Amino acid sequence: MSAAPDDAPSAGRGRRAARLSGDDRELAILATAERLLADRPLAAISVDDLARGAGISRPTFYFYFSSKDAVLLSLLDRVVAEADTAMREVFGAPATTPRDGWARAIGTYYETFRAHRALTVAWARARSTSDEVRALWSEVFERWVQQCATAIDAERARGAALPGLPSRDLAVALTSMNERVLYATFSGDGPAIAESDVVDVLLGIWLSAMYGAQTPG
Amino acid sequence: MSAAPDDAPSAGRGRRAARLSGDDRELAILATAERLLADRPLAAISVDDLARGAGISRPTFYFYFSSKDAVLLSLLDRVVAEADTAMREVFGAPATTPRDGWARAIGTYYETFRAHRALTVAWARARSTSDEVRALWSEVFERWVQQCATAIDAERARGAALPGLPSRDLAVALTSMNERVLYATFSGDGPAIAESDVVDVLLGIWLSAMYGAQTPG
DNA sequence: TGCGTGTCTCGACAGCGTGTTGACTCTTTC
DNA sequence: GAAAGAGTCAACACGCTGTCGAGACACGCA
Repeated sequence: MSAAPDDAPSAGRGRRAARLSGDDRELAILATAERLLADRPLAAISVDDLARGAGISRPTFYFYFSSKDAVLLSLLDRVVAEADTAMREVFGAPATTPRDGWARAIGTYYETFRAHRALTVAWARARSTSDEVRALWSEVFERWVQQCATAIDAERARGAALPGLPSRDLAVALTSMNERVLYATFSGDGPAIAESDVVDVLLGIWLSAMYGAQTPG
Repeated sequence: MSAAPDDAPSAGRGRRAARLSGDDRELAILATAERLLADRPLAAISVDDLARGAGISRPTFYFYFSSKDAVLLSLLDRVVAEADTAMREVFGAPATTPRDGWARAIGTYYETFRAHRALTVAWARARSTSDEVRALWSEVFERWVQQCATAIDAERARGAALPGLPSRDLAVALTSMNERVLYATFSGDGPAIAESDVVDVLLGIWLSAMYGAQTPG
């Protein structure tokens, strides 16, 4: 729990407080990172940029975070939590039709990433650089694959989805597709699908892969 | 046995016909890069490693390549040419059945990457780092997407494939899926599909997305 | 009031990596 | 045998990361 150090109500500018609290500095670093990430890749942002942006010196930065990647990781932890909650909700609530249920799932996935596109792109790129980012992503990805595979099994058990490929393999492939396609759409590098169409396209492929048709009964 | 050097000084780009020893060094750098890439990522290989591996000093390296990325790019140019040729062959030859045709296309894609897995993984990772790698990849990807979209249109025109999503969007999504899934399978990070199953899984999804069933008539 | 103690801060340093410069050595060619 | 130019490297300039040690500041406590 954090004690509330509210002795410094923001009174506009002016250097009243000789010293900001630790929490404020940490938040300032995080905010600076998100701001800077909006227009250049993490690789082009130095620890010094982050520190100066937060009004501190480079060594002081290291008091709060062990590295540049740690900042990204911290930023991402929140998004992951958000996405997880949203996904659990989707898979928990019953859907009126299979199409509707999957549409909501893919739509949620899309919206979550879209709401943090700079972060999403930075994240995807940092995966090649940082083992920690890679590990965190794998974890999240694995959870989604499992939820997905479980849902496919359920649909097959009730006779709606066709048998065929192992549900886990199907889930891995389809989730991978979503990840890659959304990255392309958000980052804008390479051939991509328009933002307005991407959910429909993904949904169509998911449905035909599971039900053999794009409009299951 | 090197071919006769081009005596006609035509307006060619790149390095002029150089001395044999120069060519040897260039090849040595390339070979060193491929060897080192087999057991550590490009980011963990310095220009000095490359130079020493090729028996030259670091400044001399810069006589041959403008950067580390340029070496990767050079290595990759060959693989791209190889893959392009293989793909053109596949799309050029008539298939006995749709399933067979697509199976050959995906299989070729798989084999090409598999034959150069270290390079493939390095490439995928370098995409986040180097604009040039990113640009080259986009180009290749775009070509594949176009071939694919053309093939889908042809299948629809003859009444075999179902109408539905725009063929280009479908092609982008499916090709993206292949890329991401194969990367996961080859790199081994994150949830992946076993090498022995990956072509079947991808094929199944492609077929149902295009024909509405995994065994089109 | 004075004195820990823990939090916070930064100047200075060590280290590693990149890319460049200028001088030097070998070959080839006329 | 001298000019041209390909090939080579020690030494440098620079930028970035991460660390260390010496403080500055706030706070509870005697």
